[in-house]
Amino acid sequence: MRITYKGDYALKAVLALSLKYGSSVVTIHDLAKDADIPIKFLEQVLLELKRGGFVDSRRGKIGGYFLVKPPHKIKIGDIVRFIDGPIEPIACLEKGYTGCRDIYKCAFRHIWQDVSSAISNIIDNVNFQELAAQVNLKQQVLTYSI
Amino acid sequence: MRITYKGDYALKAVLALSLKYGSSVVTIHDLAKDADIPIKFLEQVLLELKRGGFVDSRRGKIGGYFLVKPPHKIKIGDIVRFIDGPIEPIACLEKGYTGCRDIYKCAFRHIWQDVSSAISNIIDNVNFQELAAQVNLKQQVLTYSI
DNA sequence: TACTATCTCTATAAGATTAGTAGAGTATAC
DNA sequence: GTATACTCTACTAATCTTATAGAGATAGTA
Repeated sequence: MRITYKGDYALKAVLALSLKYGSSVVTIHDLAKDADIPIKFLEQVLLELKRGGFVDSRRGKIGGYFLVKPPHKIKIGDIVRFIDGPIEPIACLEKGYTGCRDIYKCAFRHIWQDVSSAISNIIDNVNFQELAAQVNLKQQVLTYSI
Repeated sequence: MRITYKGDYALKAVLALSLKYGSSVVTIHDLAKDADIPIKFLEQVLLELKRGGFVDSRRGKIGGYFLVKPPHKIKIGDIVRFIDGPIEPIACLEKGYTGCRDIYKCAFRHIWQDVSSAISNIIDNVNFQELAAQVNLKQQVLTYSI
């Protein structure tokens, strides 16, 4: 299990859209600029998120992207799994792995299952409303301190 | 962070050597056969483990590999980190990552640090003596049940 | 209608990583 | 001196990652 740049970009995009949820759409251009993401790459990521039912879009002059579901119903784990695949830290947890012929010797399997569970426990316990709230709080602190 | 086949093979090899620690050496041939690993690939893995100070070898007719340290002093995490690199589930934890220009917006970083810690807590809490004991126990149960 | 801003879709590609293969060389026991 | 086992370097096919390119579709508005 590894979060790729694609997954990283997807998380950042969903967070940015969470901050605008219910108020306005955001263009790919703005998303790319704010998060410093190559715009053509971000296009693909957003299309994928759209096909996954996480975001929707409006074309034309006042077009842009917006979240379909409220931020508190989207967990980090949802995005990570959708973009980067299931949480399997090692091949031996995947379907079709044949490397443990003698099941009595596969002493590692339950450890990787533990790792997998531990990761899920973390990334399935944070939603984008909480993240957005943190960002807003930090922005405030930043503003006051200036 | 992902355990590759190389890491998987290294763990299996170290476990096999743990079972023989203090009694005998094991040839690459036997290790490869027991764990169903391509022999030429395993050669490279063992040489790497040797350079890492985990195993040593003896050449010639009664040659083979053996553990340098006692199994209870080798943790799964030691082998994983040595073969597959540090526990970084995402690029943003690596040195030189520049994707979070605005640190106040990097809401994800501490989550990935939590994930990293959770993984370490698991793989640094199991040593090869424990694993070997489990294998021995299972072998016994298997023998009795036949 | 023409224009422009925006999203949509498919193709391509360079670079890195992974998993494995090949073969010649070196040391040791007998 | 010969068989056995480890040592070392190079090579390679396939896949994944991270983009880039460009033509097309849609919507608002002057």
